[in-house]
Amino acid sequence: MPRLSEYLLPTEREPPADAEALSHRLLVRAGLIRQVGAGLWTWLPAGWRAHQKIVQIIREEMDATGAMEMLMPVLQPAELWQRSGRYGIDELFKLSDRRDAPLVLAMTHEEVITSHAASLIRSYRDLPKVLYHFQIKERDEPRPRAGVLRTREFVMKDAYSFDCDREGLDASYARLARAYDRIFDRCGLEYYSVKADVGAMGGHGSDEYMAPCAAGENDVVLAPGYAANIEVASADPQPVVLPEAPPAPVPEHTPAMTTIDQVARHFNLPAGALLKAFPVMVEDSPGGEPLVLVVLRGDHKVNDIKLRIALGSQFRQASAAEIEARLGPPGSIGPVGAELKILLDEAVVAGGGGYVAGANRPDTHLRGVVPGRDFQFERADIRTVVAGDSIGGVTVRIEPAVEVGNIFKLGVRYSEPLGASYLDQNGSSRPIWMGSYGIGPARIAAAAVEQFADDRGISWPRTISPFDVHLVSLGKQGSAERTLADSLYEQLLSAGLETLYDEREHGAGEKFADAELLGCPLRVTIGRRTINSGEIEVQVRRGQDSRALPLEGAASAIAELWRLAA
RNA sequence: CGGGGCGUGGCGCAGCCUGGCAGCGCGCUCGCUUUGGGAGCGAGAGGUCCCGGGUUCAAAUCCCGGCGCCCCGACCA
Repeated sequence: MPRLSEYLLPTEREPPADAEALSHRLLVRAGLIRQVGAGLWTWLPAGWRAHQKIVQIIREEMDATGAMEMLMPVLQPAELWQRSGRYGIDELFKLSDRRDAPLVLAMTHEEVITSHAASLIRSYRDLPKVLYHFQIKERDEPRPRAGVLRTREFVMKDAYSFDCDREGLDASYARLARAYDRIFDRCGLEYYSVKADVGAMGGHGSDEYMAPCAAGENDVVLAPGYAANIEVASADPQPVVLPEAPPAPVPEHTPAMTTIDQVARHFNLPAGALLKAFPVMVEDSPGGEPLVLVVLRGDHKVNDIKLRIALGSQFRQASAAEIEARLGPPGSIGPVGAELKILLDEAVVAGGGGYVAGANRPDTHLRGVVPGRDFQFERADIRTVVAGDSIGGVTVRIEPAVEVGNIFKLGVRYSEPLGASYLDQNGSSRPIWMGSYGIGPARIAAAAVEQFADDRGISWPRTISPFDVHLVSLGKQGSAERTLADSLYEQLLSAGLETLYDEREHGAGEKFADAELLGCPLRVTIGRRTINSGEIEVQVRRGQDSRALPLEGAASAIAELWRLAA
């Protein structure tokens, strides 16, 4: 365990000028990481210790499930990616060797592991299996940002499960999901497991592990017993009081009013009493009408992912010309009289009052529009949850969060194109059912910094702190304090505590500031005060509570305090 | 990919508009003092001013081109 005078811990009084995210500023200031280029970071010694603590927790929990650690290369033949259909991904780094053979830098390892499975797994007797590794991932990110949160190169633990069938995959998936909960619990993170979209590459299910914090890039919707990525979340809308509906829709002149805001103001109604019409072109509509009119409340927004699922197809916004041709002038289109499939969001009520909607005529809107009476529709939940919505009567919270883990049921997405199959008990060949399970240790570290930092610096959960104890000696070389600190240092090490010993000849304030910036769970101070009082001061970093311990048996008392720390 | 900003000792910045010895704070080195909250005095070291070209007697500064980095948005398998 290091003496600080011999260690590399380059703390800074000021954060880098361009650093925005708290974790970015603090990890740099505390001397844990340094930048090499955009999205490229070096982990300095103390930072790497924290990173590797996280790695070790993941390793232990993966091993406990029976998973087997291995290692696969980052540099891979392009051919594998061509076969899986992922060679075209923009984020994939592509290169060639001196013989012009095309290669890629892997962003994950489905292709390689599946090609191994194809040749190494032959019989149902070889299944199930779970394999994993910690390896560098390379991604040509459109915009690296926030220090270590979104980088172009990072270590990831990725695991892959192999099963005979869907039921086997479900069981493996459930087992790994439990391991994930244990990993994040042990890392001391606040996190939620949320339902997620499976993404463009398909699959049978996916969960994301989200750690709420200010630097989060994704929004999660939270309510008691409910947690979902906002991309897929559903909730009950805030009700809107609608004006009483006349027997039939009434046209109103609305000159040059083409936005929800303008029309709502004109009618003196809340935006929720309007209907917003969103025409889309469905890509996969063999023989049918490609134009669909999506209708939702004026105060709501279309959720692309939920809409894609509801349509069962990719879609794009209809062009002005396409809208003009089938409906009327963009800006005053609506469902009444539209001879189209109409997909009505569930937040729109049928009855109980009339909405205002576009009339499909220039400068005209209709008031008193009642769904069902005035137009036919199909129902779907296609809007994005907004603040004020509720679930089970409780108002939802919408919080930014960092994705720290993501697990997928891949099914046969990779095993089929890459030929990974096995012979079942009847001797027939079947595709292997796969799952993939990723975790980013760097993101766990950054999320922990974000979640627990205070105005003095980082406050690590003790399980992932670079060191257990930060021992500060205020005495000069040769002083009684220094002699005492030297001996306590040895005792702490003997007690099994990973101890960083600050015996530098610096001012007390500077040493305290450095200790609080680095954020180890306990700071132990030996100074003249210790000699005079016969008591050792221990500060618990989380909350900054200090207490005095008798010199006698101090090391074991500190060890006990450490066990109780967060 | 759209918008904005920035590149000057290790870090944070001024100087640029109006061309004329490259500066400030912190950090670093040496000496003395100090020693429980980023200490004092004194003496020092350290810079291709992002790169290339141009204008000029003279360029950190003006012009042209390039590169890099950050932030917002889009994107994020």
